[in-house]
Amino acid sequence: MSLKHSRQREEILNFLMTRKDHPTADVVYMNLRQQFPNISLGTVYRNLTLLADIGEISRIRVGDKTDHFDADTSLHYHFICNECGAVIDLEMESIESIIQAASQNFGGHIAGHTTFFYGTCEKCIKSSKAV
Amino acid sequence: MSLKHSRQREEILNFLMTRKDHPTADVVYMNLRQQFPNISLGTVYRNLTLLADIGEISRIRVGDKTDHFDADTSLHYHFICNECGAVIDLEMESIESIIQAASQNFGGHIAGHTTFFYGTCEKCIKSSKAV
DNA sequence: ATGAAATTAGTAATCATTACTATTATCGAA
DNA sequence: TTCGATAATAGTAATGATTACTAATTTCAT
Repeated sequence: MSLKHSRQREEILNFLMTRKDHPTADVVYMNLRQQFPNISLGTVYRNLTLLADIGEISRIRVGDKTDHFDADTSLHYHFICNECGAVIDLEMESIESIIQAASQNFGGHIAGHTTFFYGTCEKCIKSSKAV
Repeated sequence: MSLKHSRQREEILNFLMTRKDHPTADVVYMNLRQQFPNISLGTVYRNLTLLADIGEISRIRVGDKTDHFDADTSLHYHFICNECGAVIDLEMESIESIIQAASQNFGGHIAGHTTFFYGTCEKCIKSSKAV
């Protein structure tokens, strides 16, 4: 089961790299259809899963029932706007020390954590003030 | 739309309070059927959602595609075992200061965060060593 | 150029959850 | 206590994201 090149996969990755807004599979699908009118949603899902499995992209689960994908696999954290649903990168210091805090009184092994922040994004704060 | 008492809702809450393992709606449903053979899964979902909305229980999303529920609404954090899927309470200090860290360079308003830890639980470590 | 293996498009199936609807239960007021 | 407005229920259908299946196509080492 060695990897074989596929134009679809290449373009899915390319598309993801142009976006900073962590699109969902459906958004990827909608956009890829411009280049591949017959592309299947299953192909999009399969490749996103594959790319995430080999570490080329990361899968972001923010509790909104649908997975988001990010071509930036470096360590960073996300913010989700409760108003508009946007998923935004946060520029902040590392909080990886919380893993030590969690390991303190725990008999198992903690491999990692999932953390995301939520609230109201700058854009939504401004537009609500404008009303 | 004021609340009216319902025996089903009462027992759903009672059941949740007896469990420390954060059951899913389906587990609640399976167990409630012993008392209410005709209880509907929709009734379980509706009441879990209602109880969570009024703050009597909390909904836990740990990225495993299905929501878990917890009658303990006090501040605490969870660990998810990658092997057996168990959702376990962690006894650890508060990490709420990460909200300040996240707010530092951010123009929006951060209302809270969702954090959970994952890895291998004590039980699964032991049983893998036994093999 | 060739053929095994990977990939695809298209579609069906799955799974958690929500929506709908007719019936039943609750509870304050008469 | 009875009545009636309304909340809640059981049962079932619908939804939405995702995965599974399959026959046809593409890739790529030989």
